[in-house]
Amino acid sequence: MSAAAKPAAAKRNTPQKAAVKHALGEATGFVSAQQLHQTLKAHGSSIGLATVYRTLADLAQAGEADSLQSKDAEVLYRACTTTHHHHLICRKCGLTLEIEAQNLEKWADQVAQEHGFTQPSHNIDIFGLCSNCQ
Amino acid sequence: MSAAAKPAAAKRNTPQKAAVKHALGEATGFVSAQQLHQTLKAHGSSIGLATVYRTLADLAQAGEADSLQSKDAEVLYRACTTTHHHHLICRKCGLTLEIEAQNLEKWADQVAQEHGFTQPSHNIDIFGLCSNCQ
DNA sequence: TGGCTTATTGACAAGCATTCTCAATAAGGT
DNA sequence: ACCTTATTGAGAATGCTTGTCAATAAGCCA
Repeated sequence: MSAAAKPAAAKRNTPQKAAVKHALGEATGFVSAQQLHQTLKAHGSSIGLATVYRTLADLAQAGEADSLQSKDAEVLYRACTTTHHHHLICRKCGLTLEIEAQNLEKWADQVAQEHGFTQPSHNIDIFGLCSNCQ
Repeated sequence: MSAAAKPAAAKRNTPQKAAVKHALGEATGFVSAQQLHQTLKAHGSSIGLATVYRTLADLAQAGEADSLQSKDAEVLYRACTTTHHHHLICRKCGLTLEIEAQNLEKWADQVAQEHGFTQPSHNIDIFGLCSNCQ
């Protein structure tokens, strides 16, 4: 096999992946894998739950989706831009806005550095009630 | 019973609660309910798992412990001061430092307000590798 | 101090999200 | 068209967490 680069094990394009991606794009806020599966089923798809989980995990890793943990120990996903950003999320309706905060990134990295931490990363999300839900 | 304030249903002090509280205080970083239960058992306690969960939930609600979701869908707890603060956590050994950031609080509230969100709250945690784990 | 009320405990079952397993299917290149 | 193998889907399996409920013991009152 020579020492050539392994071709990342050739990803394939399947209707299932496209469906998940599309459904995620349609959603207005964060949705769980279970919800997405329900929605897809409701639209006539016979996609399997495991496939939804797998595809979402892939999307998240590829930076095409953001994930966050809800209070109920479930993971919520949302389609997003591939640039680093944070979220402002409505606790009631789930409406989500993407927030950019250069200063914040700097602050987080700086705090880490000050305390001798390397490879900093962070979780920052803001919650509240949006103007429609007050 | 007149409209008097209900005495919060009289909490009782039990050795179990004290044990959980103590064990949580001993821990250096965030620990899971399961871990805490193991530790207590190892020290000879016959405390039940459910009791550990219940006590931790109580402490978290009372503001005497902080909680956060790990990647593995489990909840981690840690004893803390009752003032609002955030954490700098080592991804490897779990070492945790409490961080205060007045500016950050302001920033978060302001971002929420700018977008018409009320009752703002936020989740902010920084991860990295501490100086011992690099 | 003794007795009574009831919050609390502990063992186990139940619930839920997520991951694993594996035979069957189909995507993509030749 | 054909072959290789990534992917799928159904269900089992795992692991965390929360109920259930009879038995226990904390704290109050006389």
